[in-house]
Amino acid sequence: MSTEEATADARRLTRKGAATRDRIVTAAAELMFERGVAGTSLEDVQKAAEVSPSQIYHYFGDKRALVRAVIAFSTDAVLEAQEPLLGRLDSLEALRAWRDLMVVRQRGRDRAGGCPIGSLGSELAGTDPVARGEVAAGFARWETSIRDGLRAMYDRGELRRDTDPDQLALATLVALQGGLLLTRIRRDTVALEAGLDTVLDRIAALCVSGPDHNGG
Amino acid sequence: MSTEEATADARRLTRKGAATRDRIVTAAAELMFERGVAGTSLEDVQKAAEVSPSQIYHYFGDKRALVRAVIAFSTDAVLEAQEPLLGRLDSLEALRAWRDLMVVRQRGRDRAGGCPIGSLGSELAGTDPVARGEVAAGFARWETSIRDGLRAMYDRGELRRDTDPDQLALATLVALQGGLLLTRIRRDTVALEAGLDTVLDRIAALCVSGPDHNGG
DNA sequence: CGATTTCTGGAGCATCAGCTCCAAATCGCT
DNA sequence: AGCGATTTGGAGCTGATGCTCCAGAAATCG
Repeated sequence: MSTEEATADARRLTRKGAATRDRIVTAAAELMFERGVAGTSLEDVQKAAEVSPSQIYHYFGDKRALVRAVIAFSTDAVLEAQEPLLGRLDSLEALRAWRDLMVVRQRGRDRAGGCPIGSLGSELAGTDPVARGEVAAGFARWETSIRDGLRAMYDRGELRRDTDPDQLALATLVALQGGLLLTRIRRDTVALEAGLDTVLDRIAALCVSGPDHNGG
Repeated sequence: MSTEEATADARRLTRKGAATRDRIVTAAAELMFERGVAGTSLEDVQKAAEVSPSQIYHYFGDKRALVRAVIAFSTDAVLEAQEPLLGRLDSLEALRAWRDLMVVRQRGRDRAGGCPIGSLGSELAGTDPVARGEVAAGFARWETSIRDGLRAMYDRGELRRDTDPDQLALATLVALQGGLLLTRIRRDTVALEAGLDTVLDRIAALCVSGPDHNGG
């Protein structure tokens, strides 16, 4: 459940064909993130990807199928964009650096803040059960990456024994998603910073070394 | 910027007229929360509210105007549904009770979890600037309520002096929203609980009385 | 009770988005 | 080069949806 395969629609793909397919998915992902799935017509995608109307139906049978491809693409893109930090969140420094990365990335785009996966999931959860499941799977991958780092810290004895690293990992993802949602709505990163910093301060306070205090 | 007024479209409202208007807004709010704004046709609203096609255009000139009314209605409804707890979040017990309320409320509805305001905001932020602003205003009210409680604790000396109650308040809202988003997508309240508990544990750790430890 | 305003119902219009079909152009392979 | 498979372009169909118009019913007020 990651990059390709989809529904076996990619049986024989010419190099040119694959490029066209990618162009469609990339354009669709960008538009659907900015305007939402329902707010993005296939004609919009056509123009942005510079393809003719029938291409989309050649590579994806359906708008729904295109949306699923967009989910898969966006999930991979979002997670990969956090590497190599996301794969090694096993220290306070790494967590802080990752936090900074997420905040700076959001500041980059004045318009259209937020998280592609979260936005897609929020819109589709009520109408498309399949899409909801795939978004949930994407979040599960995200959660796992964070959890692995915190578990490593715990196993190394850097976190207090009465700590639940799994809960902290999930809380970190929650703070990130809530922060990104509010970033999209408020058009600033204040909430994102407050959310992540608070969770990270909590983790810092649970570290065995130097538990004195660490003001925000 | 709260209950009524809108765009001065409510000049002369018969009792019956007001009832019809309410019926439309209520039905629209429920449908738009479940299926999204774009996924809710005005015909759907008509049927749910048991009105004829032209009613909607009699009370609201536009679908966009209806959406704005739904935002105002949902904001008030969500905030009022948290009273009287939300107005007095000035103790750890009150915060925990409020947390429990939010979690239980989410468990109530198997389908369609999440937050109406957050969902509307996420969908509309990219396309309707006016709607985005109104959702942001709703979140500001929410944030203010939480902040007042934490500031009271701080002023009473129950929080350490090196604490930033405003940041904690915003972080609490962030955890709530992120948790509700993940509740909608995962169809369980685990993430919501993890997020809120982590922030609340952080607040508890910053309380002056009994700072020993408080395991999750 | 009568006049003015408000409310209601339904027919119907224009647009647009999702989707289909088919033939021409292009590509990959031997 | 030649042949089958893939890719491309574009015209066009169909249903849904936002929205309009208008006349009749109901309510408010002097």
